[in-house]
Amino acid sequence: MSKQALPVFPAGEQCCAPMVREPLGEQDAGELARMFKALSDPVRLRLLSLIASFEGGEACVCDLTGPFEVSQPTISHHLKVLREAGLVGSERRGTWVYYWVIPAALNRLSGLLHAPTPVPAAANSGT
Amino acid sequence: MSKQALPVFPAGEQCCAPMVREPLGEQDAGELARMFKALSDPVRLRLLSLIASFEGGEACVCDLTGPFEVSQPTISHHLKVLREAGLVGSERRGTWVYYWVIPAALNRLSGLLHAPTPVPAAANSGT
DNA sequence: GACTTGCATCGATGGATGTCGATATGGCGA
DNA sequence: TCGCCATATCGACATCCATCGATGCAAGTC
Repeated sequence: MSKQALPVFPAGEQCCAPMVREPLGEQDAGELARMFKALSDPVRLRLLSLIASFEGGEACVCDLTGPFEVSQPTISHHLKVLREAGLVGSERRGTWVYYWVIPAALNRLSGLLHAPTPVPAAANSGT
Repeated sequence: MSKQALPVFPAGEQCCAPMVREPLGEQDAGELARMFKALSDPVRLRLLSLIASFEGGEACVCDLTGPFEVSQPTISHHLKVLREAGLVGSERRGTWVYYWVIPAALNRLSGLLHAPTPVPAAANSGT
């Protein structure tokens, strides 16, 4: 293993070693847990997905309250959680507030979860 | 209990379209939220990482109670949560119970979170 | 069979979380 | 300035969750 030249990630590659390679430290675990917690609610997952799927990659809150069966304050609360977790950004433009996803944050989590390979080792003997 | 008949993807392929491509359905969101909720605790994240990092890809509970400052019942509880989320498997061998991660589950979440690219368009930089 | 060890389950508890209605704030138009 | 619309915040409430000690259960060991 020559340790020269740190790898440069070509467009969307992961930034961090997968958590299956080496044990997470307490600090990293705490920070990552906070991000995953933001993803641990069905409404927030759908919100995130909906925002990212919108044309232009952003949506105003007025577009987000319709598809859900929860109240407007609840949507606002969930958006705040997503924002404070660093998963989305927001900006006010005149009357409306727009939200967009932050790809780097999602890709960080994605890279972290990536498991090397379907591991052919033992223990595949069912349960 | 014949749980896993999950298809095995050739090294890192994802099974599902990223959630940033099209809005998640209610049902998918509910299932995925349950998996992310299992990842939303620092102890569980470290447990998962620790199990995967062990030689052979599996660890017995006796190896997992030491590195944490929580009680043995709490570790057992967290392992149950991870198992019921489909993220790890377990098996009793004599006196000890062994746990291992299920790569397909992690890769599913990984593929789902993957964002296409750091999006260059964006008239809105900052914040 | 009695004792020991490894792990799971139980019941309790304090704190976190999702949800709501009411209300505040900020911006726009008349 | 007044009123309306779009969002955020507040306070309250019910539920969920992480954690613990006590206890139960399974598998070795003597």
